[in-house]
Amino acid sequence: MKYKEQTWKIENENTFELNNIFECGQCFRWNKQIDGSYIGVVKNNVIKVKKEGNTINFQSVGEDNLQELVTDYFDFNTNYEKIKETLSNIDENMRKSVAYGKGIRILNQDLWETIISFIISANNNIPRIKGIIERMAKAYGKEIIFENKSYYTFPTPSTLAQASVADLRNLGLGFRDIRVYETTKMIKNKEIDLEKLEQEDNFETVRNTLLTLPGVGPKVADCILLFSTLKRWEAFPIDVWVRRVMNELYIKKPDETKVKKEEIQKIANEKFGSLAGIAQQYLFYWKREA
DNA sequence: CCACAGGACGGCT
DNA sequence: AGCCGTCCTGTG
Repeated sequence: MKYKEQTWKIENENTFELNNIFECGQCFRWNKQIDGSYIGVVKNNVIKVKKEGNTINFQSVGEDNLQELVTDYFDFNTNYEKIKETLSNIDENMRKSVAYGKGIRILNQDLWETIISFIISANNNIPRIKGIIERMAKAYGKEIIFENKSYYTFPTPSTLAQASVADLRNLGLGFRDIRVYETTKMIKNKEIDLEKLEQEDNFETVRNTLLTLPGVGPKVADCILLFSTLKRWEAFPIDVWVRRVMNELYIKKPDETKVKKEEIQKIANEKFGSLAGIAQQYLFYWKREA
C-alpha cells in the first residue's frame, strides 16, 4: 500500500463541489473532515479529496493508480457544463435546481457495493445506512491505514457470504438481513453475473435482472442503474422526495401520495429524456436541502 | 407513548 | 393488477 498524491485542474470549478457530490444521496462511504475535505473508501483505496478554487487535490493509500481511479470514479470524462446547460434550458424549475446543485457529479461506483448499499437503504435513513455499511466493512473488509487511522474496504461477495443471517442482523441490518444474505449468495454463485450485466446494452434487460435480486424493487434498481458503473442516466428513482417535488412542480395534485409512479415516470421521460436521472438528482438535492 | 425515515414483499381483494 | 399492513432500528 503506497501513499499517492494527485492534483487536478478543472476548467470550470462550478462543476465540482464536494458538498454537492457527497451529500446528494448517491453514496454512503464519504465523511466530511474539519477542514472541509472528504475522506472515503473507493475499491481498495482510501482517498482524501480537497478542493481549492479550480484545483482538486487527491491523496490516497491503496492498490489502484490514483489518477485512473479518480478519473473514472468522479466521472471526469463527462462534460457537466453541457449537461447543466441542457437541463437549465428545459424550464425555470430546472434552471433553479441546477444553479443550486451546480457542483453535483454522478459517481461511477462499484456495482456490487452499490447493489448491497441500496438494498440496505430501503425504508432507512442515511446516518443509519452509513453506520451499517461501516460495521459490515469493519467485520468483513480489509483494513487500510490512512493518516494513522483505520479504514475498511467494502467486503467482496465471497467474504460477505461468510456472514450468516444472524451475523447480519447483529450488524444492525434489521429485516434487510435476509435480503442481503440471499442477494450475496446469488451474486457469489454467479446466478446473477455482474460482469455480464455490465456488458448488456438493453436498459430493460439490465433493470429486470436487477429486480430478480431479493431486496431490489423499482426504486433500488433505479438507484443502482444510476449511481453505479452501469451509468444509466435515464433511470429515474422515485422515492417520497422525488414524488413530492414532481407533484409540486409539474403534477400539482392536492394529495401527492395519490400520484401514481407511472404518471411521474411519464413526465420525467417527456421532460428530461435520457438525462432523467441526472435531472432527478438536481431536483432532489434542491428540494431536500432547501 | 407514537410517528416517521430515499421501500420491498406478501397476502388480500 | 392494485391496495395495504408489516418489516428492524434510531430519532424527535
